[in-house]
Amino acid sequence: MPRKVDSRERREQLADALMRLAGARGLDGVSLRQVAAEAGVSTGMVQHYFRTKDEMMTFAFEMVTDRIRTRSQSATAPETPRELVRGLLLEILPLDEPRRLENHVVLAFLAYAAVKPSIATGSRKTAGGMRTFVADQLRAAGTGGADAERAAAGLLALVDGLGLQLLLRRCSEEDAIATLDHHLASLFGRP
Amino acid sequence: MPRKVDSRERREQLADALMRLAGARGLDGVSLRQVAAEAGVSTGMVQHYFRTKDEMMTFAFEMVTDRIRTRSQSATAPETPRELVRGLLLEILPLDEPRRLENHVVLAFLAYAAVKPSIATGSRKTAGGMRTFVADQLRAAGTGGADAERAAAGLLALVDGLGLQLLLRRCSEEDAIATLDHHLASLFGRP
DNA sequence: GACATGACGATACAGGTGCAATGTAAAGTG
DNA sequence: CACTTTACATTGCACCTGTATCGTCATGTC
Repeated sequence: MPRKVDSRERREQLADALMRLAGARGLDGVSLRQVAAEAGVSTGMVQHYFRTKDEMMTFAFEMVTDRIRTRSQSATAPETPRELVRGLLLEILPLDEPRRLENHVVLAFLAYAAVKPSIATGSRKTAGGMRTFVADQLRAAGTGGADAERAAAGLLALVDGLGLQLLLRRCSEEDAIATLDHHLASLFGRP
Repeated sequence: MPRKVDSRERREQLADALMRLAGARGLDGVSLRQVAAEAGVSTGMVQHYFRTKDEMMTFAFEMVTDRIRTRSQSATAPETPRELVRGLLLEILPLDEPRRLENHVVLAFLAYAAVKPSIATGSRKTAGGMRTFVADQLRAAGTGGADAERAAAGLLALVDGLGLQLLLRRCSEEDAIATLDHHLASLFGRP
């Protein structure tokens, strides 16, 4: 065996370069050579770690969704169900520049995934998990009742929509938070 | 002056070919030659009507948003504000194949627009108009109160999110409608 | 030390890309 | 009639794309 390299880490730093490109020029600007140049390595190295471009894309997408998911979960301070859900959702929304970039990349991948559904199977599972979690919290708060699943789906759809509006600069960060809180108030009652 | 051609119509049929491609293979599959082939014309003709690819993309995007807008507006039968808003939103959601294709293209363009904001200015105006319209209907129904604008923004964000879920096949058409009706019930009360 | 294997770098290739240049036919105007 | 303008078609060019291939170290095992 020759010298051992942490291939996972190498792949992640290549995927990071990919994200920077996608954030700046969109997924069209992502090519093997561009990624290699952005990462400061040769195209051969990129090929070594990703045998095909699709493999690279899939890995980068899963990395981004993983990061968002773990970050959302780590933000769970021991609070009321309401604050817990609110914290989770606020973590998802692109309210600052790094998260803007992340969601930006996610959006590009979603458009990609709408054509190549195989790439989105992982994120589908993540989304399902989040919905049941939110539904559980709603039930724990004694709200939503039998329609907790429905209410959770609506809440998450609202957040997705707000994220879109934010990315397209159709509303300000404050507007998005206010709209979210308005909806939360209709679910949980006044704070 | 030589023979006159309805250039608007020609451009629209080229943009139609573009939409078919984008729906089938995504925006990456859209090139001048591909559009020409799909429309059954020469690449020179495409170049004649769109001096640059960006011009073609922008036109196609505006055409799609225009269609969605006019279709939504034309679906206004004289009913209650609630049914009026519901009809409008149901017209926006990708609930059948042609609308799936439309929203599919819109999604691709939104990802494109997040990088090139100039392309999204038109759609921003459309979105603003829809929000004030929905807010007016909420006020007419005597609901929402002082937060009619907030409630309208939330409702439209929810629909955007539901549209995304539908495109990614994360929920069924029935689920989306049920979630929408659930939210409408919380706004207007029981039907 | 022999040698297999992993980690790259360099290069080549076939094909696609946007765009520019050029040509040509037709229809209008004077 | 001449002449201009539009509406295309054809061709070519420089560039970029994903991928395959070959070469070269370096590092491990035996």
